[in-house]
Amino acid sequence: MKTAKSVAKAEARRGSVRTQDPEGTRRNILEIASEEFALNGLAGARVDEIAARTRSSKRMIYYYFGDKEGLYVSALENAYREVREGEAKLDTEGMPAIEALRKLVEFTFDHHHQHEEFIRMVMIENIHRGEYLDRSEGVRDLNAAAIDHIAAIYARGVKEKQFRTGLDPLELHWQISALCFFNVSNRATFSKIFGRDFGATDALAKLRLNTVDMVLRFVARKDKLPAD
Amino acid sequence: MKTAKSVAKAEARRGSVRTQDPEGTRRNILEIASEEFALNGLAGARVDEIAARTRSSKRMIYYYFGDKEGLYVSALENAYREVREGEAKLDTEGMPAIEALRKLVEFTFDHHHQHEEFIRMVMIENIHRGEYLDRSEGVRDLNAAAIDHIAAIYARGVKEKQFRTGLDPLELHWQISALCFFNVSNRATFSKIFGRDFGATDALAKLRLNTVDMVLRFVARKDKLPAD
Amino acid sequence: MKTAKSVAKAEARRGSVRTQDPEGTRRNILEIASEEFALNGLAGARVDEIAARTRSSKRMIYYYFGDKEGLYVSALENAYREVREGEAKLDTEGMPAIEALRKLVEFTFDHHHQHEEFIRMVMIENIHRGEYLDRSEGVRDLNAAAIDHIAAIYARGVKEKQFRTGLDPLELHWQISALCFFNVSNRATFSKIFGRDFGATDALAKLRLNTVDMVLRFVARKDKLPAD
Amino acid sequence: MKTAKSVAKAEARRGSVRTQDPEGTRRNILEIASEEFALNGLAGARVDEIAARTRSSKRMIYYYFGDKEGLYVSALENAYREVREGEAKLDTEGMPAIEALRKLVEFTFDHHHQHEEFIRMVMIENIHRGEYLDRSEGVRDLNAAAIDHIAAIYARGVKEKQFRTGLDPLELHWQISALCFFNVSNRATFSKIFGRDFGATDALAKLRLNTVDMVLRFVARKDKLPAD
DNA sequence: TATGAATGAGGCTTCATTCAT
DNA sequence: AATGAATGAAGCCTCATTCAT
Repeated sequence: MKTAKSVAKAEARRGSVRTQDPEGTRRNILEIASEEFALNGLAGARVDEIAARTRSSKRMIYYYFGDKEGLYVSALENAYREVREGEAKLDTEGMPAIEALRKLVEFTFDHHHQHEEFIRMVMIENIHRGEYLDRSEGVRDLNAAAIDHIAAIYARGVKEKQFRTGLDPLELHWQISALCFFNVSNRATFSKIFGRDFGATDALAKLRLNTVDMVLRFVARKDKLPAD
Repeated sequence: MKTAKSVAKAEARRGSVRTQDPEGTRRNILEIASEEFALNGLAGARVDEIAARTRSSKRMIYYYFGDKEGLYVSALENAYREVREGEAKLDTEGMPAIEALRKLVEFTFDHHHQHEEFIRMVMIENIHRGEYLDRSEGVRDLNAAAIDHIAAIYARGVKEKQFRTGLDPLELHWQISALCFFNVSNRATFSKIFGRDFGATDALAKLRLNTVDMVLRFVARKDKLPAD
Repeated sequence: MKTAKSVAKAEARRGSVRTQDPEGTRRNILEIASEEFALNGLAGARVDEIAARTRSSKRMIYYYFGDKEGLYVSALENAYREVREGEAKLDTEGMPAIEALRKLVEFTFDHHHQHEEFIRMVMIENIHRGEYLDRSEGVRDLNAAAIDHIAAIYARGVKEKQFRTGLDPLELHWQISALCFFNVSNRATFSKIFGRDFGATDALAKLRLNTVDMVLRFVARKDKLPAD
Repeated sequence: MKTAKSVAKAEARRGSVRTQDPEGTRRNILEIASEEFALNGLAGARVDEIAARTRSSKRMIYYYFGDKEGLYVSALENAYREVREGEAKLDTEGMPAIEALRKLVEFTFDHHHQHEEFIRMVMIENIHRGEYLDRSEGVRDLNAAAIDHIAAIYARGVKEKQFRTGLDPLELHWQISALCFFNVSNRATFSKIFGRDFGATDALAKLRLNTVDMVLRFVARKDKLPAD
């Protein structure tokens, strides 16, 4: 029986968080775990450390997620979901294609820059050759929308005679991703080796301009290009 | 007396290596370790596993490299050195700037594709925020040559009136790197999520063309661009 | 349901201890560890050996004590605590000062002789220059009582005109300690080198008399000394 | 053939010490080893560390001393020998017995204070219950002289009617040792626990006086004692 | 639903010592 | 007389996981 008394006692035990809140407990574990995995990788993260930072206990991790790998898969899904939800907010409908593409690239650039944790999860998962993505249902179709989006913009641009024909939306998406991802993923080694930190404000702004420029120049019809 | 027989006996004991061969022992350990770290990361690699695949013993790892991290740093240095040595073989002197740049991008694209192990080491090191690169002397100036190379090509292109003015060689290098690196680094997740494997022969060839194209279009003066 | 049978089975598995008994587990480890450290020193003691003699496992040592040094610090504290508790039982109130002092010296002499394990721990800690004592809170004030005790006796002796004035209780304590400690600490080398074992019953008894005598003669007023 | 050239080359290799100097090599190893054992104990000392600080190599340690324990035994013998040689320089012949005894105690007190390394070796050997002393021939009779010395003084004091009769020279030696040894051996723990460092100049001087006083009062005939 | 106690396997590292030259 | 390379055994510690309550 869950009396008011027993609940109060439980609360007194730790912080000011309701016990007996399954969904809250689960979310709390997942958030901490996401941080730890992004920080340290799958092998590098410590179940003990995750549990310690959690409002509940190690036992709960196993209760909810089965084992460490299960927790990692959930954290991975979570990362993709959060980012996808963010991306869904971008709306370019009604814009001229060039503006829409510019906005898309800028958004991607900024979004990746702001979500380093996500970038790191993707890197980590690639180190594992995507084997945990395989175990996850649903992550796959999360990103179909992204392709639809860029495909629509591209089609519009072609129709508007702004864009060259014959390009592949998926490849376009790939190129934009590459340019926007790399800056976050390889910031550490690149800045150490070449002595310029493309994450610093000024360098970042300049890079952002050139990234947009590169994509637009690649897509644009020659006659639509600005004079040099 | 070192008879042919005694040597043979010694070799028979383990692999086919002289028992006293410091440089050989060191190299052998380093090679195995490089593989294991690239495969599993710093935390994921196992000293025991490395030792087992080695011609010598776990003890020798510590004899030559101090500890696991020391071994990792050496493997990291080794990866950069090997790649740098490969890159040094590229010669574009005397070519027209456009051809030189094209060749440089193609080379980078192919080179990264062929050296997945190196790409993985760089990813892993970025996961560690480059902290082990900090401990390594000499890696930093390894890559200065790369910048010199592209700077020379770009200057030539400007002089030949093929390239736009005002671009930054380091940023150019960055963009080429991004486009060529991403394809290897993110192949696993990208292919799983979007259902196309850019490492497969056909897709790769097409991507290669577009990668070169993207860089050239970005750099080229408008009047030098091909008709759409 | 906790039947008598299931309990018996659990106990049968290892030693005769309940499986979940934190305090018991901790104590058991500490007792074994104290023996091993006293026997072999910090560097000489083996965690494996301690664990093997324990009712639980090596893992639990780290669970409760962090590491080998943490265990050593606890063993050290434990040694001091046990001895202090023994000393607290000595009661000299109401006795004439001379008798009180005699009893105190005798008690210290006997007590040290009976607690060789403690003596060894103190020796070992001195070999380590007391660095682990530094890490331990609470050990310091354990022994304040000892000084209070002897200070009280000395003050009484002076008031009774039995003792000389101008002596320092802490120094007195120091001298008594020296005389009583050395016999246990240096018994091995002394007996081997000089051929007499002051730990043997007869020699010990004689030494005890002379130790008391030495202290009393040092403290006593000349007119209170016995004739030669 | 040992040409001047080859010797020069050898010297160039390390420091400015003659190679091919067996006795020098042996002494050098022994000195370093003595320091390390006194510092860290038998189990705590590291053969590698000793070798590294040596002018020669690890192999030489085994060449000259057999194994680590052999080296330790030699270091122990060495410690006793050095101290004995120092003590032999004390000359009290011709002095009045009281002065002779005072000088002996003062000398012992100072000598122990100045030879902490020796004290530590003795402590360490006692931790090992003197088992290595057993293996050492010759250490035993080293200290016979010390007993002879104090026995002579005591006999003289009795003859001069300064000292009480019936005392045992060996016990006397034991008591002096205890008082002088403890101050060095237990300095660390004692000062940490009681807050006074008897190794500090002022406290040391006062303790020295009282140590002498304690011995003299113990030995002296009542009628020879000073007034309180 | 939740917890602190407990675990075995395996991780990294260090030791004293010996080998080949 | 001397060395750097090599070794196996054993050291300490940490991991993900499960048990008893």
